[in-house]
Amino acid sequence: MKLATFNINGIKARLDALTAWLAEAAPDVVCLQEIKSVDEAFPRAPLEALGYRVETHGQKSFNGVAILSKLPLSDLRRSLPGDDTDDQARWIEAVVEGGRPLRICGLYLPNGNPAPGPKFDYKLSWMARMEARVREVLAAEEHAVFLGDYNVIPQAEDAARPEAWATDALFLPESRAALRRIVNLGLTDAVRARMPGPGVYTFWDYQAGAWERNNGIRIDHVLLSPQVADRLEEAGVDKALRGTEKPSDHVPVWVRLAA
DNA sequence: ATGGTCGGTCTCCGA
Repeated sequence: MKLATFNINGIKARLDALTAWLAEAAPDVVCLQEIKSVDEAFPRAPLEALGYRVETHGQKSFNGVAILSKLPLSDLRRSLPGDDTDDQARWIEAVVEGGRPLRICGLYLPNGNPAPGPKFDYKLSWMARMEARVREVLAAEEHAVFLGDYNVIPQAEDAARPEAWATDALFLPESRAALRRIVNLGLTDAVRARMPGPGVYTFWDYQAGAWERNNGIRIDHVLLSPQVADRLEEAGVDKALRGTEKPSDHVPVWVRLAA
């Protein structure tokens, strides 16, 4: 089974790029972030034509997440527990059926800039809520994957120019510590495990020729529960998409799991 | 060293 995460930065602008990539990469399940669309406006038909079930959690203009799956889904959930007043569309969760049940949690973690400030407070509180949800899922000993745009650079080796990020919410010690608390519950960073060492990036800013200079960061992550980590065969980053026409500023990250 | 780019639209904000 192949699972992927892709921050598409707007479904309307990225539909052709997305369908071309889906046809080529043929993932079984994909979590999308920043669809920037309400559910009613999401272009389901061209994705269904490629064999995918489509579940969205959208909102107007910003954020928005989705799951595309070639396999049946159950137990759909569209919010991260812990704050009923949070109306930002950043979490979608489901169980993939058709074999051994696999819980998929697709997430778009808050950016948090500028820091300090209310947006950074929201990021840290959101991460505390995610930690609580991960605890629950792990306690159930389910096969589970938490994948998406984490907006956290885990370590200095995950940035081409770590010094440029020193005061950024993506790299501040509090953000990195909060991510470590989640990972240390018992998750495996699949890309770290299969593509060790520096120089693996998933995001290059549109500005200042970041792509041409390979000034990237690794912020899109696939974290595996212990049961799924045992099944990890391969992980990859589809870097070439960043060099195509009208690219997203993120590229897909994927894993292949044993059946 | 600095400035610079996208997407969706709220012709500005978020990233």
